[in-house]
Amino acid sequence: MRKGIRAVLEDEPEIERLVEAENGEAAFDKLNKEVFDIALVDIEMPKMGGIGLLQKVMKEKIKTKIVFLTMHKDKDVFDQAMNAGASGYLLKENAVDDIVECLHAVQQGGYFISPAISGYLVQRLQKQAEPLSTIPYVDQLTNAERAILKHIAEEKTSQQIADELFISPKTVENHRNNISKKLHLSGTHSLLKFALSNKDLLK
Amino acid sequence: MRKGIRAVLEDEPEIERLVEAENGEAAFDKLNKEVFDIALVDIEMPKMGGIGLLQKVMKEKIKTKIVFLTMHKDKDVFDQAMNAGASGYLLKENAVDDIVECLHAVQQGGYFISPAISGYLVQRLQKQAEPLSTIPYVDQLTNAERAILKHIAEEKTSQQIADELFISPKTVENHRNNISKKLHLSGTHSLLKFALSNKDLLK
DNA sequence: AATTATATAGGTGAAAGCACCTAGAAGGTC
DNA sequence: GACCTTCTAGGTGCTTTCACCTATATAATT
Repeated sequence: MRKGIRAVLEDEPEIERLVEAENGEAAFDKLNKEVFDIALVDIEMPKMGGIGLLQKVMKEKIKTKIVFLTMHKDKDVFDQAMNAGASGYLLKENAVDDIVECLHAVQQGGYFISPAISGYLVQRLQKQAEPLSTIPYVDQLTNAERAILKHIAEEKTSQQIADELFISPKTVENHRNNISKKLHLSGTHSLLKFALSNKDLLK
Repeated sequence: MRKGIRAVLEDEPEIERLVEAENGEAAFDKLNKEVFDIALVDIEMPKMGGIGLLQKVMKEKIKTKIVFLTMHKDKDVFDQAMNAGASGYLLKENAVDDIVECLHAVQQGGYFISPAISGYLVQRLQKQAEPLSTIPYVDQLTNAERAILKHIAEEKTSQQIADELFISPKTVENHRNNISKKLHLSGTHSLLKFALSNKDLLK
């Protein structure tokens, strides 16, 4: 595997130097002593492992970008890697084909994710973008109640909302109560908590 | 372009039928009359456009998955497409190489994003994952204060926090006050609002 | 005509949080 | 020893929210 990648990279004129390391610790030593643009790291690496190396690199504020190579399409590993700050995530099955494009993208400050993995990213985004309508009972709210809810999500007090809508603070209070009942919320500041938790969804 | 892709797809034994449409409206008519697994759509399509087609497909609850083809690496267009519910986003430059893999992934309920585009997804995720340390003044908090703040973010009252930590509710109140001062927060429930807004960052 | 839903407004009492105080105990620093 | 910070605990007064009431005007529905 390493030989195949090395062969491809040696053909690239833009690559000035090509250095290899046997394991995680040896790799970190080299990254710590000398400045490299990009490190291509096997995630299942002996001693420290790829993600451990990345965490050390981030901690020491070494500017070298880390691109991971892996055989497995494990979602958890991928999540860990991206959370830790990886710049690229390449499946070995695609590596030889995509490596040059990947290094270009990363060199220019971008990211490169093997397409077979990119679905995980989409899922993570869509989880956060669930529509308001999926929250139970929200569809039972009237227009006035919805309007009040939006203002609550904007961190306004009942008094402030009343001033803005030219209605009595008592009316706002009543709407709050009705909203709480419709959403089956109870307890102290539960409505405020709900509104803030679903801030993004309230547009 | 279309001929190249057609040639590749005709070689695939798993593809039972291959139907083409001249523009967005014609495509929607066909998707509406007959059930297809996947539609490969040029985003810059005459009449309606690719994203318009996707929105209509979603609205009518047609189960056909939509994969977009495009020449441009425009971030806004990509965002629109993914928000609308696209299953795939293929750059034309990679299309012939990746199309088969793409269709396989989508057919199995997954997603496929051209790697040159996948960086946009990472950026969107990282925007939401900004570290807690970037919030001003947070580093001035003591350990006890940080602990209290986490509990507040978990939507607990001072009384509840006091019970869990075996301290007086008044102590919790005092910590709240000190936290508010250190974070330069003031006003009603400002601390609760802060804690909830930064919930994810408080781990 | 009667009913229902909605928006409006008010009352009361309780719980929670905020702001501003004091103060003791324990720890480290100069 | 004097000083500072942190954690602890309490007091007082105020605002906000909550929960549970009543009540009127209006519009839509039956």
